[in-house]
Amino acid sequence: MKYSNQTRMLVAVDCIIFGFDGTDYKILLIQRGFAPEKEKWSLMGGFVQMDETLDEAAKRILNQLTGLHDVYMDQMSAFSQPLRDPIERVIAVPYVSLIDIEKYSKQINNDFHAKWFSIREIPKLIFDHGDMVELALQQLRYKAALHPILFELLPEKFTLPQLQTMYEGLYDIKLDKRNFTRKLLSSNLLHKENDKDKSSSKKGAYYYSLNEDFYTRNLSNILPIVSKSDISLAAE
Amino acid sequence: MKYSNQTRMLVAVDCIIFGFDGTDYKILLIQRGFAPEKEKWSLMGGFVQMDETLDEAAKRILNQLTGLHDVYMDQMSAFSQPLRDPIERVIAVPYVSLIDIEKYSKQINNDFHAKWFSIREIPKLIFDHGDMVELALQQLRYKAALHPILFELLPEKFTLPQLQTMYEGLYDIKLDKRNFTRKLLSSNLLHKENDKDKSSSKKGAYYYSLNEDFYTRNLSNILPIVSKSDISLAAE
DNA sequence: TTTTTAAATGTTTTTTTTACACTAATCAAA
DNA sequence: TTTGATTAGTGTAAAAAAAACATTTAAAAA
Repeated sequence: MKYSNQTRMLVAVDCIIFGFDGTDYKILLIQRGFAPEKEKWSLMGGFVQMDETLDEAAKRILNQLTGLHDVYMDQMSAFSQPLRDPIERVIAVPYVSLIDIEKYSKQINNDFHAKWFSIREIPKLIFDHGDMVELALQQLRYKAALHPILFELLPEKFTLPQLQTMYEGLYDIKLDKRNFTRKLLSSNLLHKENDKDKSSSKKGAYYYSLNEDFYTRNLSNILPIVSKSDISLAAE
Repeated sequence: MKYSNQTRMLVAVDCIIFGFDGTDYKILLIQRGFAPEKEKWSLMGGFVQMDETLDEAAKRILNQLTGLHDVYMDQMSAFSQPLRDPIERVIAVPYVSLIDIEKYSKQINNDFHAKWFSIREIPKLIFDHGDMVELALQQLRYKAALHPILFELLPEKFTLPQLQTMYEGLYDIKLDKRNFTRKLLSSNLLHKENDKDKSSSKKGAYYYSLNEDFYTRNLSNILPIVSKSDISLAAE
């Protein structure tokens, strides 16, 4: 038994995968392997199967491309223009993932011709994927100002200057080093390690790691790291 | 031409309609008119048609029930458990609407047996609608702490005590009257009228109205009205 | 005119945020 | 081995924002 006189449609999940290489924000794109728009740059996507939730579909698709499990994923609003896909009606649900770029395994992606692009040089994307990415970045800026989600982009050990560069890069601002480190250190999120990263200075910067417990408990709490006066949040 | 070997599914929109009667938060529910779960309490919903976006579907369905146009609507994350609807696979996209309860026209809804329930006394709902409502309330608390969206619940003219009651009710807290009014008045959101509402006191409380321009420009800005220390935001 | 009820209002204290500049560690070059 | 170059690390004072707190005012009813 089915609901009668209703039209069914495809539901797709598209993965917006952000990374940070220490200097720049990157997005992982693939060359679409099938018509239409074959070979054009695109988000990694796939159709939701009959026995899986949207979250499960997104995890499956992300894993297929990156080999990663247990990744930060956040569902965005659905894209539903009737003609957004010229082949047939497809409702697309984008997911934003933040990954440690170093954990991404290159070998696994060969099928998809995946490539990291700086978010300042994103190529033209198929369908409405460009809009998705733009909205995703807007929402990332919004959320990251209120919640410590950017840590998902970093390796296990990171330095305070790296952290600051990451925040400055997202909003294209300069922050005061003393105020920034004070805020971070007083947040209880960080644990100081004993060794230093000497790759970017002679003096070397101490490594820190995430206080995982505290982090998990406080992801949903509001913890302003960049303040209202530092940035202008375009939208939610 | 279609994508081959893919399964298509129904996509539904469900409307979570909140109102505020001056004292309590209310939700508008209907008695479902068809099987399964006929006559059970439910959110007003409907299937997305082939030629409409999700937003359009949500507007259509909300208008069908309430007669209202131009209502605040906010798309939530999709609900996608494969078996959430026992009849067949349906992906549900809930929309939260905030309406001025007085504008809702009773005559239009007779078909649906709609009824306002206090959010403290929500009946058992079909499928996963109960979860949707719970999440919607959580998100309403989150958003309302950061953006002046609760004004959507009020009539054109309202008083400061009404406004305070509305915020206190959402978080189940008491706020300091002096600090609250100072914050609101300094926000530039309000315009003082010359007349008073004498329905709830002898002295009467001055009416205020929304500075629409300023409001529209600042909806997406962060404007904390209740502060972190007043509330504990469960989640985002 | 007195009583009752809810509305309106200001100041002080505390906390948070901002602005601002020098010293420390290490490597490389002279 | 000394000097210079480079980035890391750190504290304090001023300003702004938030919190705590109690009395007066308007108007109707008694």
